[in-house]
Amino acid sequence: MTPYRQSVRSLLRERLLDAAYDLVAADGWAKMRMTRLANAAGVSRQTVYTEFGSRDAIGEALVLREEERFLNGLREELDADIGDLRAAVAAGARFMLRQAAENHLIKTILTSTHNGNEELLALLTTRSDRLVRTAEMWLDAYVAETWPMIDPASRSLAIETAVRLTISHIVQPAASAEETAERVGEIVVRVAFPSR
Amino acid sequence: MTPYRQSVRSLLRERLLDAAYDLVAADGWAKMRMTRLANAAGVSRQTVYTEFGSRDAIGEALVLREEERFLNGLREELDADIGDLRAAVAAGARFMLRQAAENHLIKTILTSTHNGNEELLALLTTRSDRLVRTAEMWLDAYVAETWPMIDPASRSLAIETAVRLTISHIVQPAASAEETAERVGEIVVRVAFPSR
DNA sequence: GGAAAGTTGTCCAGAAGTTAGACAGGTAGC
DNA sequence: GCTACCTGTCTAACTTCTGGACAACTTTCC
Repeated sequence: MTPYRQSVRSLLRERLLDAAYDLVAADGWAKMRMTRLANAAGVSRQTVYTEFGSRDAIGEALVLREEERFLNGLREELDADIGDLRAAVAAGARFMLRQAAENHLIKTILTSTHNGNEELLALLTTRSDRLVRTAEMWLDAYVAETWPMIDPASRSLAIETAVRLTISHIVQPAASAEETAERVGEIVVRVAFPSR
Repeated sequence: MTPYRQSVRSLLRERLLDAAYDLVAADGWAKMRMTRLANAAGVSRQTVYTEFGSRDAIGEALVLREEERFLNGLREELDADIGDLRAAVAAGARFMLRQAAENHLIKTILTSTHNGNEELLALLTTRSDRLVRTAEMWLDAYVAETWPMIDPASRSLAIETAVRLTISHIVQPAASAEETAERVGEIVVRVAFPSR
């Protein structure tokens, strides 16, 4: 397949996912209709099926794209404070809190539990904690490289603390995002560098 | 034509013009070959002809796109210093000088004269001062709206001074871009607001 | 000065992708 | 249980892209 064809193909996929995102954001996944989606993307219904195969596949691709964007955004935040664990964790937590507030899809992904049947993820049961596990694994490698002086056990504890604490604040906010982020940063530093 | 088809079409045009720009930047317009262009864009030679019709048409589209980008960039620079004529002119001059230094195609457009047969514009004789006239006309409307207190005669003199003085410095530089831009700003203010 | 190589622009048959309409089967609301 | 709607599949027609061929012309090389 030539590069040009690939470009056209990804253009089509992006248009469809953009349109799907808007429709889901407006009325929810349950009310998303294939005909509406095709019209919104300026394409025939058949083309949607040729590209994605099924309605569920669109939901999966939508969630996947959002996950990737989320992780990329998180990496950018962390990279900005490279070398300062507390600041990096605070920036990461701030980013997660903001994303959860602004991006309904991300909040759904981050907070949906195994048996809680969130509408979009009713069929994607294994996905509920996939992002969390991916983020944790990915952060582990990231922290190991950036701060090699932290031993693996402390690193594991610190990452679990950072991710789950932040999600906890998304589910049940206690203070402002700014203050929460700072507190999470402080807690994680203490976990990563115990006094004894 | 559906919006999707339009997107695919403009994607094709952009890819082709991007590839053409690179080839022209590397070896010059004279050595640009249709076969190379098609390969670089990942498309068949016939598709290039279907889209643009001829080699000259590609040159024309290339120049046109660069002109538009240049004018858009110029507008952004001016908008950043809205209300301060001297700073706006200096910013505009700085932008033009930088563009001429970095973008060979723009320098060619800005400095090519009527009878000087610059390679890319050999066939586009009327284009040599088209950008200058367009920029002047466009700046006239811009300045008239932003600084209505300047009378039309002074406005016309000031704009001619700003554009031609800057181009003169592109052709024959006298000092650093920064210093030149400041001096042009000062000169234009004196032209626009004569003491008597 | 002329042959060889290269280039532009055109033509065409076939491949690939898109469209619109029809239809079977399933589901929700009444 | 009936109606209306929706998903997913099929198909014929249409549009776009491809790749190869070819004539006319220019450049390069001998």
